Amino acid sequence: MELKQQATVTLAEVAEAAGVGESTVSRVLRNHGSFSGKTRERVMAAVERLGYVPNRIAGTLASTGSRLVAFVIPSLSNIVFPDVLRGASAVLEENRYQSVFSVTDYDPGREEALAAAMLAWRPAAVMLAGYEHTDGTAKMLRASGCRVVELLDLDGDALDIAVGFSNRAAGRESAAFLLKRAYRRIGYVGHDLQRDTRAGKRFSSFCETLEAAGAPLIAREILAGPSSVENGRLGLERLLARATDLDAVYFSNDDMALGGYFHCLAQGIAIPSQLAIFGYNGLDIGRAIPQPLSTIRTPRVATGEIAAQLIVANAPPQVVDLGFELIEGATA
Amino acid sequence: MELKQQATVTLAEVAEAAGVGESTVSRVLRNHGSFSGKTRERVMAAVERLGYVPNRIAGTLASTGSRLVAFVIPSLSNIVFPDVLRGASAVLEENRYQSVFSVTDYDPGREEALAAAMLAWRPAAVMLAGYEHTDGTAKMLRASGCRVVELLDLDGDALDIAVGFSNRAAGRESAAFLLKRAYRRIGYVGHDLQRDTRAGKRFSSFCETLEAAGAPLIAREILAGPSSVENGRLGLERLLARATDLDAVYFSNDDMALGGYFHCLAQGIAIPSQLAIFGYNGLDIGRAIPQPLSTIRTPRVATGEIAAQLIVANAPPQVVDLGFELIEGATA
DNA sequence: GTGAAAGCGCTAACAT
DNA sequence: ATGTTAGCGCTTTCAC
Repeated sequence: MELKQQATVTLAEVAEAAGVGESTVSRVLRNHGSFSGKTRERVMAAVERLGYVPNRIAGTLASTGSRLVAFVIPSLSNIVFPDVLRGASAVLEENRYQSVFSVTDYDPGREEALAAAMLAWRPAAVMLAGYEHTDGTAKMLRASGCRVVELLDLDGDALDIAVGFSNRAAGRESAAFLLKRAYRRIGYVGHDLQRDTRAGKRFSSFCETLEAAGAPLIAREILAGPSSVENGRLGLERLLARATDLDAVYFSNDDMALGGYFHCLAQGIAIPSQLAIFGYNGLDIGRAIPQPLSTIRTPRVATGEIAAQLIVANAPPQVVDLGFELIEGATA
Repeated sequence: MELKQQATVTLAEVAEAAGVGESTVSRVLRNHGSFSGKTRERVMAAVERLGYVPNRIAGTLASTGSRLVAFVIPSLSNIVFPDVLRGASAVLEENRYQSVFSVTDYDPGREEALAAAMLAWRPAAVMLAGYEHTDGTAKMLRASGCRVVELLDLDGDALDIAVGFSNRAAGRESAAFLLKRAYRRIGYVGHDLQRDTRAGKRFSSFCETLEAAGAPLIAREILAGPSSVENGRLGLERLLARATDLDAVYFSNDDMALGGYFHCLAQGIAIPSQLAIFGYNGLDIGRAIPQPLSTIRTPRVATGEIAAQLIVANAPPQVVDLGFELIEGATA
């Protein structure tokens, strides 16, 4: 260990040490413009010797565009969002972009405040979940001049770019599948739908599809709070206490469905003969349980990847429907 | 929708519109220094009217310290890290800090490159997992003058602040528990230990403890790639094919252990009478399966929270041991 | 209580 | 190929 901290080295010091001008150092470091091989070596040597770390704050202020992408996500507990971040950050890091994030906890007011805070960093793009924003958020985003990507939902009007799939279609196909399998007495176990609007959309189109087929939803159990395995278990327990003659249950997602599955396992309820279970998300764990979970696999990582690629490429406004895949599984 | 984009409003324009000086606007906006109530109103009105969003890039450059915290994490697939981020970001957002992150994929070389990139934003702190950094990373971090927090591991020397618990102790206690329960023919199923050094530490102290008790590990199955439920299932299947007389298996974490549990369920192997299973992490799902998983619950969210609190409070260098909790469960 | 002016550390013309 | 010089949009003395 050598030099002391705090006294951060600046580009000017590197220039002085290398015996060249500041702009030359800048050119060499960004590998942009022209300079001789010798100059390059002297600059790099000075950088190395002084332990220079460029200041991106200054760099960004002086130039345009910020190689910073802001994510405003509802939650980190729901695996969906880490998955999206994972896909996006892989692509972004490859392209030397950086990711800032903040968590709204499904609160539109918080989303607005956090989006404003993110905008203050003048990101190249802000990515947020779905279409349900306050007027303030939408207005701010539009006025910011930075790219906006709405993720994981296509049922609405895009501000700029949207990448994901239709939650309504997912709900519809789930219902159609259960109907096709001849289930007619269907129930639902879900988590807080006011907050998770995408789950709400799935649920409402699920119900519509059942009604249109003359087999309306028999009973529902909505639990307060976020989705979890334990809430799924509890939800099914409560639902079955009220509605004893169900033949299938649709869950708001796989976490909840797994809870339901475990409840049946523990109670000796035969799946799917006595009760069918259908989830949403296509988590890996659903494939590893003794009977693979019937569910819809969503392109979470791909959503992040595509969104990032579009931003890196500065693509025009567009809606990208990645679709989803219905997994027949063995529980329905 | 009103004005056009791109022409971003600056503080100078707000000052002009409000008929005051720039520094006055700055004072009002940061609520710092003195100004009259009237001035305040006029400034706020102008801000509102013009839709001004302060530029933090410029603000940070002009002032000192950056209310930015950088996370350099190995993965987003392993729930551990989203959990840490969740705890930290809740505290940080409350204190108007922002979070940048990047994912190393367990590669120390990448960690160095990404840490350098993060440092370029002059964050208030950089938080990274564990102690295993390259010399270059350590040197850079030390020279940067910014706070460093090492998370989730206490078996080593801290650069500045460390928050977490001892993985060696976790491995030791897991072994002690199995021995106390009179299991003597113990096997191990794990994922890539070269990369996940914390899992490696647990494993080695687990083995040492077994040996010291005269019941050395009988067999192990290490799978390439990250931990997953499916790999746990596969790992146990392979392990049992080679070692038929095991009475307990230790897994590198709960994901893997759940896979093992499901394998037993599917194969009709009685748990724990025929085979005991022990995990690590204390995931919620482990409590929802028919037999609660025996495991060690780690303070992941709390690790993030405490780390963030220490940074917000600008606490002195220290090591915070949050410990962990052994869950007896029903699988061992 | 308020304004003027000097930077913060870079980048991007524009010279040379 | 390289140096000089204006900013980028703020914060922060320091006068008034």
